[in-house]
Amino acid sequence: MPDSPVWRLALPLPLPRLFDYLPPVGEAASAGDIGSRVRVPFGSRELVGVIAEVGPAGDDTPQLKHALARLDPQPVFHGELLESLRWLARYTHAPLGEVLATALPATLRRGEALADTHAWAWQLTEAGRTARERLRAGKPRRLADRLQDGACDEDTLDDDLGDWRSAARALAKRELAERIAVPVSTRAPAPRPGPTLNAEQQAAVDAILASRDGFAAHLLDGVTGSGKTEVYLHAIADCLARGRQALVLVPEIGLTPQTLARFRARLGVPVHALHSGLGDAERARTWAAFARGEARVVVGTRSAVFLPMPDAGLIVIDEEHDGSFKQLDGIRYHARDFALVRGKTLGIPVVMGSATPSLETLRNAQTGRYTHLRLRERAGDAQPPTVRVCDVRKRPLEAGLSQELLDTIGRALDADGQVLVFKNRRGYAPVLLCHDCGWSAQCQRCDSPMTVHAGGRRLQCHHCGARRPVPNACPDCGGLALQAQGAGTERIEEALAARFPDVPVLRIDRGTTQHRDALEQHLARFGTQRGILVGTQMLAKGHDLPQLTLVAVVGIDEGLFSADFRAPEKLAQLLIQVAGRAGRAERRGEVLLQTHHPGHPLLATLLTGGYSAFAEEELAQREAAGFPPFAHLAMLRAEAKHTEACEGFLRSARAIVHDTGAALDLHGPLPAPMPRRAGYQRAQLLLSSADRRTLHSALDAAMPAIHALPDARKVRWSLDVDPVDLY
DNA sequence: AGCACGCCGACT
DNA sequence: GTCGGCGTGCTC
Repeated sequence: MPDSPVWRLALPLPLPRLFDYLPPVGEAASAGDIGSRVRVPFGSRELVGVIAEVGPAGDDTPQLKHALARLDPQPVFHGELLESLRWLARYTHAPLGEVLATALPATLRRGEALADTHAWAWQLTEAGRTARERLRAGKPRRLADRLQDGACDEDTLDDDLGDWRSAARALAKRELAERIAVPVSTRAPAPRPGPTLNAEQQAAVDAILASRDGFAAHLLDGVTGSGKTEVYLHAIADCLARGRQALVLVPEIGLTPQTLARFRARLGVPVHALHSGLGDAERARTWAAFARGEARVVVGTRSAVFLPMPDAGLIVIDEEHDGSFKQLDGIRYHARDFALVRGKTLGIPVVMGSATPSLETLRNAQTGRYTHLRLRERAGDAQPPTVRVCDVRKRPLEAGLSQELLDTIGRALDADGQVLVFKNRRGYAPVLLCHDCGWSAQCQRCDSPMTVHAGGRRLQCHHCGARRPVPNACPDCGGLALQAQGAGTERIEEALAARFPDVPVLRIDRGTTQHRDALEQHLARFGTQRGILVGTQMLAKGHDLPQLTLVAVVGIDEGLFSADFRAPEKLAQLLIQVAGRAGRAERRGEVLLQTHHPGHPLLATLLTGGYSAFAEEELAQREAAGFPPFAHLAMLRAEAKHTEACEGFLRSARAIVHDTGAALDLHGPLPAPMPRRAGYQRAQLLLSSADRRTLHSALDAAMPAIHALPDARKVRWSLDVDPVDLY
């Protein structure tokens, strides 16, 4: 057989090439196989790969192996999704096989069959319908009567008839009834009306609907409480009414039972959730149901962006600016950006909502690539909170809290309000210091101090998870003057509980809230009584806290002076998000910012002009400094036991990139900001260009050689296109 | 990435 | 004398 076509497979390996295989003995390869999974022998093991190409074997390839089995009757990847994923592989400069593997649910990655999504139902046969009236009274007759008006699914039969299965078998044996597979959900949408939209909301909905026949990107820019979700719901309802599917992406902590319940109640179709808390089987079922067009709405976190959408109508990205849309390991994709690519390929609108849009997105709105839909009014009569800066220079602090702040908390509690104290640091104290000799507790495996936990009894490293007890005496000088320096949420909780003994103090951070539903339960128990919540980022959004009248923000000063060029943006977003929690309909909220830098321009701008004024200034600074979104970045990172290996690899990589002749700015190799982590030395090389194509064509040219570098095998390395933090 | 093959230290 | 350390080479 000369020239019979072979399969070119994308295998889940960090190798930037495809591997050729012959189809299983007796089968033929055809172009229709592209996107199907196959099981193949690979060295001494077996892998599941995806057919990426079909064509003649390369001339210089050795004797090809036969694939062991074709795993899909129909390709799992085809059309738009496959096209978009190929784009993603090119854009991230990652091997296609790894991209396809991350896009698949675990069961499919392992080679299992596409999950069953149908339910079983029973119906009368033609013979059964005519014979029904002649049946004797009894269970078969009752079942036949029940089926007279049409098929009935087994769950309903369970509910209606109790034990009906033997009767069904009896009818089936005489060919009077038959068991049929029915789709999980074929229910037509029955949306329930929501509140009337205000003029701005209506205008936003109109703009989205007007664009529904093709690709369009909309930035829905609305303050907390302005009713963005209502706009989504109207757009989704329209999408469903047209027989299309809708995909809603939410941040990791945004996918709460409350959110789902709201969607379910309003849309009148099953709403499927997809998040990391689900088991493999459940994820696989949702994936399959959406792929078959049975599921119509999915609300999911980052990885839901890989769902096949055969009847795509709309993609919504809520809290567009949220950092959790960027994957930080493996294939480092950005779900928001990939969703836009998919929307474009699918020819459907994409709606991005935020009260604090990312500067990238704002810039795209300014240049007209996205429409800019604004919601300026808070829905209902809610008023924006009053914001006050509390200058703590030269003031005594108790667990990092000033007297003014404590007094304000006291007043809010006296008025029966709830108080949120926000501190972006968990644990008891960030540092353990010897007052005699200056020793501080460092992690043995990281270049980072250990955080004091458990009320001052334990040390913990937030980077590698190492734990050990707090020593009795200073390991260096033997002195007994060890002191916990600074304050984290734990210590603040302790101090507040001592100061306000008659109200509950609840701490919410990753330490108290390991499980997905723990936050729910904690807040539910806390209820609406007067009391104090102490917490980190986790409390910045989601979860209505209607009784919250005061938000106190402590410890923002580090964020004001961080080296990370994105720190101001992140801090501004955080402050606005946290502040947005204060006050709802009937009570005006109050926000108190405690700082040593009351005159800092970021605070000044934010206070006088709000987020948009801040964003305006920050964009100007980014432009002047040549940072994103006015430049495009890629970060090459390396880690190894010894820093020489990292720097050797990165130096060679730098030379390769340099030799492409591309006009790039290269920074590095430099040690990572925290050079040692979990016992590994880390270094990085930053590539940047004002022109995206320049950056990418340089990477296209350089990556094969970088992969082939001898040093590449001595280090763990990765390329991060559009890195979010440079660390 | 895995996994095999291949040459140098402390042990049943 | 062997078990096993991880260096390097390959996988259609």
